[in-house]
Amino acid sequence: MERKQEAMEMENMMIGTTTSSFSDQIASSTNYPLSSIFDMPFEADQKGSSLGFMDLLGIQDLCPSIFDFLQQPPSSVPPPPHQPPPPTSSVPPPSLTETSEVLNFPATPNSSSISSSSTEATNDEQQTKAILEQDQEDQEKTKKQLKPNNNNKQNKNQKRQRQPRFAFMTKSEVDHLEDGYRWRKYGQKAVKNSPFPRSYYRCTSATCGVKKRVERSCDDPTIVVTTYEGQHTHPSPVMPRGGTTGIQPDSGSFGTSSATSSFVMPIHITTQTHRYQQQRQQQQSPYFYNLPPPLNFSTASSSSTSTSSASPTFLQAAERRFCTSSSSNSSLLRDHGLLQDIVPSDMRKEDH
DNA sequence: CGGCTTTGACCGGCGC
DNA sequence: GCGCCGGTCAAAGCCG
Repeated sequence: MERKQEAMEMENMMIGTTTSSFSDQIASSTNYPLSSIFDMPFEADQKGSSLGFMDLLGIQDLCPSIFDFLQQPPSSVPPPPHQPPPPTSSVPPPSLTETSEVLNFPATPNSSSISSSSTEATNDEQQTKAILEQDQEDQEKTKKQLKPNNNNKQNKNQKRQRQPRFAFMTKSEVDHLEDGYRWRKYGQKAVKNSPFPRSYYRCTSATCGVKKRVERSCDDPTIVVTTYEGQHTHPSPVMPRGGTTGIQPDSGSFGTSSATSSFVMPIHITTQTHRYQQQRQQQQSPYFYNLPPPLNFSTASSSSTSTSSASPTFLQAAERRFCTSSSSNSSLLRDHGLLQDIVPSDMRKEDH
């Protein structure tokens, strides 16, 4: 147990970058209250660590349009996830691998701030912790599945390739939360050491291989853990607001398409993300302290319950921040974005 | 009737 | 080699 805990904390620091935008995708897609957001490392694509929160933040900085989108009065359906290009296929960021390795750093004091050392160990944080632990298990398994015998398996029709995963916790009474996409349940399994089953969903779009797993936290049954795997290759079938803020997939441009809500996160975002992380690593900036309280998104989702809290949300806070950097393009990369607000200026100095 | 869920079976990886 | 486990398949059933 103790060991597990250690590993978990280690993992916290390895949360990683799957792809720059995965958390963003989810964050922007979810209208329900989030307790935590984090990327899941995924060794298949790149040994990586994810930034989780910061990842999200950085991306937000780069994609204000998304948050502009979110800022609009919520319709009955949450904004659809936007999607960066499938990291495994279309746009394998060359730098990603490098940086990911860099980011695969061992636990730092900061890591504990994420999982447990916060002065105020709120319930949410505990949940986050729990979730991280869970994800670590998951990740380990993923690693196990990926690592072994390339020689062996690849022959067999290239072993099923795993996509980067991204998990988050949601406080909700309903298991399957609306996220703007349509999902088909294809399996359900009992979860070891948990009274709650895990459900497996697949995006109903034929060409879209996105999957998600939904399970309840055994620690807190009110917490739903949703793990997304893969990235949508199509616009959300549910366009809450007429799809006005879509970002062209594969275009890398933002906020211009009216045809889709998805977007492609430019590769460089990842590097920017890494910059955040490096900063964090180097300076051990306890950015978690700076984060708004629990990620409770108030919601107008159709789901009956999805919501319990209407407190100022992290997303809203993020919006405020990121909407200031409009007209995004690559130049945004120079912008500190949320970093300006979350990381004290003196800590940002090293940013060249 | 199409789309979805349910659920038992199956498969592959891993640890012992 | 065996058993466990996570993940997936696919037939059957349900529902609008």
